[in-house]
Amino acid sequence: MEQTYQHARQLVAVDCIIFGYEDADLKVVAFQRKLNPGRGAWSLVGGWVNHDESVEEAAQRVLHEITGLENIFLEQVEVFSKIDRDPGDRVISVAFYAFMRIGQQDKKLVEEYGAHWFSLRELPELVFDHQDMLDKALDKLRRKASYQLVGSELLPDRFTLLQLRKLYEAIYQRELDPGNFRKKVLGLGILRQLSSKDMSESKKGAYYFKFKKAGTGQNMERIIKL
Amino acid sequence: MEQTYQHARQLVAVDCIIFGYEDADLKVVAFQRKLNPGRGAWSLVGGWVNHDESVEEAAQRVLHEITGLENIFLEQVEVFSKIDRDPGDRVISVAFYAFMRIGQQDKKLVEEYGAHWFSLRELPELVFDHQDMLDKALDKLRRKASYQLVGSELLPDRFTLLQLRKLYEAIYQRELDPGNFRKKVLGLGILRQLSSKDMSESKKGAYYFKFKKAGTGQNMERIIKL
DNA sequence: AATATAAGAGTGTTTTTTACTTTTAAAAAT
DNA sequence: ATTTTTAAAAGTAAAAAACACTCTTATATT
Repeated sequence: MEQTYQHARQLVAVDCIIFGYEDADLKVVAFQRKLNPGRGAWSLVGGWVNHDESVEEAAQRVLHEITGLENIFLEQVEVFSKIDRDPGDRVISVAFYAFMRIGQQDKKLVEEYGAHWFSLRELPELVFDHQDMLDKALDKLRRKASYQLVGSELLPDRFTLLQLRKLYEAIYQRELDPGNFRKKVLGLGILRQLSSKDMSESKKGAYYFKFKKAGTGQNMERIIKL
Repeated sequence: MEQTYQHARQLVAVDCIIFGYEDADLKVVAFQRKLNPGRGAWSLVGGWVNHDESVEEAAQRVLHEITGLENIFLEQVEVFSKIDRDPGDRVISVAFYAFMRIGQQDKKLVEEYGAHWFSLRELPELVFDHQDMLDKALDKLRRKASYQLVGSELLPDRFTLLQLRKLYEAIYQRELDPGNFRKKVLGLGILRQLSSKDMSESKKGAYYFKFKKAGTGQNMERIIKL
């Protein structure tokens, strides 16, 4: 069953826009390229696609190699394939965005690979077409988050509605009304309220919430209007 | 600048879900595969990606080769890359959906290539993962059409609001209120009313409309609620 | 015990969506 | 020539969603 087809073969890569959330700000991982062309330039995390893996598996592998984490949340963005997008060779790249908590789990990424978390506004110039990838990824994330509640992979295991709202404000770069956000989000019925409270932000204390186990609900209701 | 990177290379293909519109029904092109594996099975239109073209260019080329048309409306759906998706070899395929008017322009496609237009409901079983591709394409089309008015590439050059509404009804497989549809669509301000009328559907006659030149408006307003 | 804070609940207005009804233009039938 | 018929086109009214606020509450801090 091998080599049935005779045709030119291509280098295929994956590039990951790794989103994180810290200090009420959406952040992205970039690191300085080790090889030429573009050595030293800021780059997204990427790697080659092997014969024995799908592009999703390749992305998971690449992320595993540099973080040690498994089963990272991933979403395909799109294929970037202009013939001269990488001056080194003709490389077809599939872009993904990923969610990762900033903190312990990304240690390897940060310490061994010299990766940096950049806030969206203070991002340096990126190599090749990586800025395009990021723009498209943000677009896609915003669209997704507008009709599905996202955040379980970015926020701590339990979180307050303030934290969730701040995350949404970071994603959309605009303020959201606390009362209306609460009403909307709780109305979806996909959060479970815990009995414990976070007392750090107010005197009254805000209840912690958790996402009900994944795959529940998410019935295409609109969360915010774009 | 060539061969800078040493890594396994992959067969990369494009597969196109070609949508057409006829008899108030959304249709799709399928044809019977010429080669093994899967010879004789119904398949989407596809082809290989060459070294000197992007995946978009490859899709345009493939569509040009079998229809003679140029500048076909194309939208990337996603990458399908399960290692065993094609039993002949490991093939990474980028799926696109395309819009094409049913009639003259697809003659070559139909006559030389033995392609068939199938209504969505009477589609035969498709080879490999082509049904998945179609499902994802429909999903993406529906989402797009919900906040951007689509159809200029599917409808005749000038069309009535009835025709446009019927197209939307075909896309969403549900009825839409005529008055509300008209109000919404005209409110977008991207259609230009002509002075001529179509008299075939009613005694009163329905004005023809045209899309204002492409790229106008399309300001993310919601057209229909999913 | 009083104060201050943000959580949490509530309220009224505006906008959008949805479901209908009425009027209109013009061909076809009487 | 008038009436009938058809779907277009315009209009209306109720329901739902989105939005902009205010008020009350729990509790750490003063």
